[in-house]
Amino acid sequence: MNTNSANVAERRLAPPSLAISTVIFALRPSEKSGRPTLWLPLVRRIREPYRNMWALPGGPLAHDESLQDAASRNLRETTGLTPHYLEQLYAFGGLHRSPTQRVVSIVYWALVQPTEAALADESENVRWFRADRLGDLAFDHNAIVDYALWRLRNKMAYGSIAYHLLGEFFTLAQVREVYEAVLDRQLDPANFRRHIKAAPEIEETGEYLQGGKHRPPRLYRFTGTPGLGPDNRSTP
Amino acid sequence: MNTNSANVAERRLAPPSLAISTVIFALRPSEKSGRPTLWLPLVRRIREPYRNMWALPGGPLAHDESLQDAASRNLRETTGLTPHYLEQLYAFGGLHRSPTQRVVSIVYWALVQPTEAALADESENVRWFRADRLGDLAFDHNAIVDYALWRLRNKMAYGSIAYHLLGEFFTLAQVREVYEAVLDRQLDPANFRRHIKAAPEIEETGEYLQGGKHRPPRLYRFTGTPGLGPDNRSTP
DNA sequence: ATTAGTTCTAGTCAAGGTGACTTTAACTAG
DNA sequence: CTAGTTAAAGTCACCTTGACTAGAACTAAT
Repeated sequence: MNTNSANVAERRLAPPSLAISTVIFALRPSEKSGRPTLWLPLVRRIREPYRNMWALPGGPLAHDESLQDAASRNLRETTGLTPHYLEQLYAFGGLHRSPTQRVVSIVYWALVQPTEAALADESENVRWFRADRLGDLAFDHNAIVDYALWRLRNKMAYGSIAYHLLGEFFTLAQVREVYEAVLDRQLDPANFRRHIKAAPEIEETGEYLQGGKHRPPRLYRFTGTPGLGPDNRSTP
Repeated sequence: MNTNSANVAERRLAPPSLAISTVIFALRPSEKSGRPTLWLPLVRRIREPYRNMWALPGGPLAHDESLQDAASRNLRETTGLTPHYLEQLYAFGGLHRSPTQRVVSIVYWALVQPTEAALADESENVRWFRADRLGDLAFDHNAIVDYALWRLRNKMAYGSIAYHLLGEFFTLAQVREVYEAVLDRQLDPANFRRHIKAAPEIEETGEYLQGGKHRPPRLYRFTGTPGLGPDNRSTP
């Protein structure tokens, strides 16, 4: 509750500060059903404002790194992960996002594979949460996560993005489980299979996944590329 | 540790400057065919770098305005227009966008109605260009316009955005001309009519457009809302 | 007044995609 | 060997979409 006049004056004169944050999605098996669910890592704030509340990982932009590099870096620093998909989400610049100073946050969103996500660092100040069961987060981070979820669902319904939440090889049923987890509704297995197999980016392998209590499903591979943003257009 | 590295460290920590720019689209009749074409206003740079080259309208972010307000303001200041549609495009933050300093630009894109666009200010330092015939622009502004065009085409193909380039009343043929101008291909009039009329946001009026050399077409009205971004979600 | 020319508007038809559903295949567990 | 499970392919009706036809309603020229 420190609102002395020096703070206020500083806030009015200083240019808005710029920060990079990242919404990181990964699939993890639900404790109850064991089926894959969307999770994301948050960090505990150790300073005011919003001390002790959970927030998106983020930090300032270094002078010698691009926006995407900064997102990639604070993703690696907080979770130890490197994403298979990383895209700019939105620039949030409302006047009262932070009570102490004006902050403009350029937010990225990322998808990481489940094998990696299982190894992710977790600690007193970094913890994974189910995307549908976050509490109240610091700043406007609930709204940011909501928007990231909206984008993820949108891209999943149209683009070919689900595969970045899976490993290199997968069964069509696993792809369907990803869709069902993200879109939160059941899909007809037969129709889904027909739909996915029509995509040219999906390649049959000769391998089958053994170990189930039923007919072993064929394994597939994704051969497409993430695609479109202005930063990912020409750059390799 | 010493004074030298402190100096370097200070520069390293100096935040990149933040700017807001806007890509403003409007329809104007082509000189040759008279059919509507996409145009956008550019401003001549009066300072280095890129002095005398054309650039997107833009400027710094004031401490007491939101990102969208800033875009709206520099749109009004350079062209005298108020947009019927304004949405964030992307945050561009590459390291070498400007040769003199590190600048992060948050870019918006706007649509204005043709009646207004005809009244827009034009001067020695503000001129409208056909979107497909811009020369070399300052900074990375060619790439930004390309991306804005890509977004416009995308939104036009799926969303209901074309109407923001038209006045309050319009014929279905005028809507088709907008699509043809933006997507740059001919569309079958009968099929297009069927497609558009299926949208619930399109309302028949009892009026007809008189004055043509043919059967007078019915006038329609758009009753939908711009919709979706995180800043436009709850706000009316 | 009649006819030609234009665009508006409604309708037909075939091809392709999608949801609901059925059937058969291939494995495991008992 | 049978029951249980999921994989995988196929059928059918419905809807959307592109290509096309035909009539309606106006203007301009003869």
